Amino acid sequence: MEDQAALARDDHGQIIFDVLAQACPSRETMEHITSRWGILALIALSEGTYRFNALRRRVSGVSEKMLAQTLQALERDGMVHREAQVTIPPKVEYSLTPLGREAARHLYGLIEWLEGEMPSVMDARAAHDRSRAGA
Amino acid sequence: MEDQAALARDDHGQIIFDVLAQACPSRETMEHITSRWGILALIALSEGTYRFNALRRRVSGVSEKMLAQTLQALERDGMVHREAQVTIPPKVEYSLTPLGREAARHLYGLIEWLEGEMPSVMDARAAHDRSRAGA
DNA sequence: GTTAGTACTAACTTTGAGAAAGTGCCAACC
DNA sequence: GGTTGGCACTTTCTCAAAGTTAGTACTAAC
Repeated sequence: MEDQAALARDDHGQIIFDVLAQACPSRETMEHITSRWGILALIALSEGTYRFNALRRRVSGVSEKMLAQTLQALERDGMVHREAQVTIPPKVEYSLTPLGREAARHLYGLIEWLEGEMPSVMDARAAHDRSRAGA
Repeated sequence: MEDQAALARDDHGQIIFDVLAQACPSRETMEHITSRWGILALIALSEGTYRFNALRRRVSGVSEKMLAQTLQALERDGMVHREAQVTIPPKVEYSLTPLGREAARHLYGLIEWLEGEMPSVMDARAAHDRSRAGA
């Protein structure tokens, strides 16, 4: 309640979302989708539906705990859909919602660009380290 | 799809960059630009040149330590340009490189989209919390 | 009957984020 | 003329996350 009072609002009482503002709820969601594992989970799920452990293998390096935590946050934010069959052994399928697909599309653009520019980044790093070592 | 200890390379010996691969150097850079303060620093700097403390005020909530750390990583990756005058008091100006401007452009697209979709996110959260409370 | 797989959670350890204070110097204020 | 504040950081310390390991309750395959 106090948090809401702190949020910036327009003439019609609607919240003005601004990631540069400390109290804005968009910061939290931004962190969910741009966190280390958030990005990778969204990108992997943009390839299609995955079961929990299949997704874990696709996103190489993620621990079970972090993947579960990440997926729960993304599910709550309406980015990821979770469908569980309470059979034995359990079967849980994860997929993107329309919102999640949009997020993944933006992230994919960033990733494609970065992967293409990585040689420039590596060059910049080498140059930086050289000038540091010389000084 | 197995974990790769070494970097993947193509027929010409060039590195194939892939964020989904654990050992890929692109993951590190990705984390620099999509980290909590990395995103916000890039977005703020896309507005123009800032001095250290002015940038710190613009990116509300960031500590001096984290801003310095973030800027150093982005400078090494060739995203941010640092120009220091060794006067007293010191004057250090930060700005984006062409690479950084491209990164900021991608991030800006994501932010604009997210800020616009935040009402949907808030709704999804409320619905999620309701169904949890009921169960 | 041992091993592996399913989708997790709980307990524990390690890492890194964030807060606070230090640095060395100057300008303005009372 | 002593205090406060600003500049651009760095250092130290603390605590909350991240990451690791083990456990669950059961089945299917070897």
